[in-house]
Amino acid sequence: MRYSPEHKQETHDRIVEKAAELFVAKGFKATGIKSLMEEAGLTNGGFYAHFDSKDDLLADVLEKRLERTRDMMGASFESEDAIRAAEIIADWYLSAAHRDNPREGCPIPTLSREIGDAGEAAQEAFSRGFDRIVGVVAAQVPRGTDEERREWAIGFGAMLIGGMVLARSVSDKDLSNELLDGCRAMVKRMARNELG
Amino acid sequence: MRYSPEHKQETHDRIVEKAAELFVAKGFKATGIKSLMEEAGLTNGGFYAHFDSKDDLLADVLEKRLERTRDMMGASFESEDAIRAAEIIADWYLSAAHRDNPREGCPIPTLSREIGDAGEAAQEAFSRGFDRIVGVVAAQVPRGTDEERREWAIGFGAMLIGGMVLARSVSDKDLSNELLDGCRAMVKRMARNELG
DNA sequence: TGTACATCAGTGAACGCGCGTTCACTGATGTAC
DNA sequence: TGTACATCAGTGAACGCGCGTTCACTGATGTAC
Repeated sequence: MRYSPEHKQETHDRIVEKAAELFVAKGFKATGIKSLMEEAGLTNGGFYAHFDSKDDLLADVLEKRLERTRDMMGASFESEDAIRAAEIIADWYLSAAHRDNPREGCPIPTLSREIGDAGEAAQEAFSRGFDRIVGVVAAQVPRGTDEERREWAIGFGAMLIGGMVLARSVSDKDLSNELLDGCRAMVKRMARNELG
Repeated sequence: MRYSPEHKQETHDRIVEKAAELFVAKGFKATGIKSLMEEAGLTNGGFYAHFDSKDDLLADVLEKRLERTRDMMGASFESEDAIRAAEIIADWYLSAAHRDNPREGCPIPTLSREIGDAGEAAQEAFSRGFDRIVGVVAAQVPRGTDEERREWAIGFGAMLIGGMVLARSVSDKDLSNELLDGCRAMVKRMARNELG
């Protein structure tokens, strides 16, 4: 081996991380391979030594970033009681910071729309990653059948994602802030009603 | 006048209607002007006799389709009591038919992500159109300050939109159906709790 | 220790393609006389 | 009524551009001897 065994893997990981930032900030189609590789300190042609296609990379990005969202939620639930943890998650997810800096945040509001047009691997990574998030949240619901607990978790997720999608879409900043505040309040009400 | 006074307006309206169907079904960037004009029975070059740019058309599409969503909601609230109307709206919005035939449906789940990159006119059409929908729903909340009533309306909208965005994104059909069912149930619970 | 070599991560020009937009033109139409 | 004309909605080829992908290549590196 001419390069250290970790060399290629490190480059690979760096591309995935930069791709995650750009895809989540600007969207999948809107991010060109040339600009992505430049951010990773490489040139466009080298991309195909690491990935079969741009779609292939999207699957890696989704898996990595959905895991991050899930870990953030899991960590909250482990360190606080369920109601308080749900409030912390809502405050983080529906914050102005998360709205204005999508780059480091959850991939769902930005990328969900483009997944239907992407390859099978990306679609499966999304379904699986989202399903796991539902599982983590559902485990915190104290009452009801498995189905009912997942129902609550789905409503929780839909409100967070719907709120963020809308807050990022409206150009009127006052309305955007009102959307974040409103959804935060509604999610917390849901938590108090069902997680106590 | 060589053509009847309505001739150009009819063509204009036909382009907007076909554009609405294609944009809402496939997305704004993903719809080419050539294919759009073909659906309207014309050729690509004629587009610019009707619109300044593709962005300009998006504003028209958003205004028209957001009005349709608002009218559907308004009509439900006029013909039923608030709880029953909210249930009808949820059953329509979060139906498998709406998921599988976006073409005729609400523009928000498909187009919201692309509005930030679009022109000012489109952004304003979206903000204004969404704000009006919030107003229609908020008027049905029987208790609380104006702010609190809008808060409920925002949560209602976020759950519908988040649920549809997610249901359209996951490739696993069982999970997608579970998402629709779950969000429908949660929205109806919200309606019974607050609209009674 | 020093030199020739094999490897392969990364380079960057080139490819075909589809896009939004422009523009010189066409031809169906209503008007003028 | 019939003919020449002016209008302008619509045509379709062409434009420059950025995209994802390919490929012949380079050059830094570790290995062999």
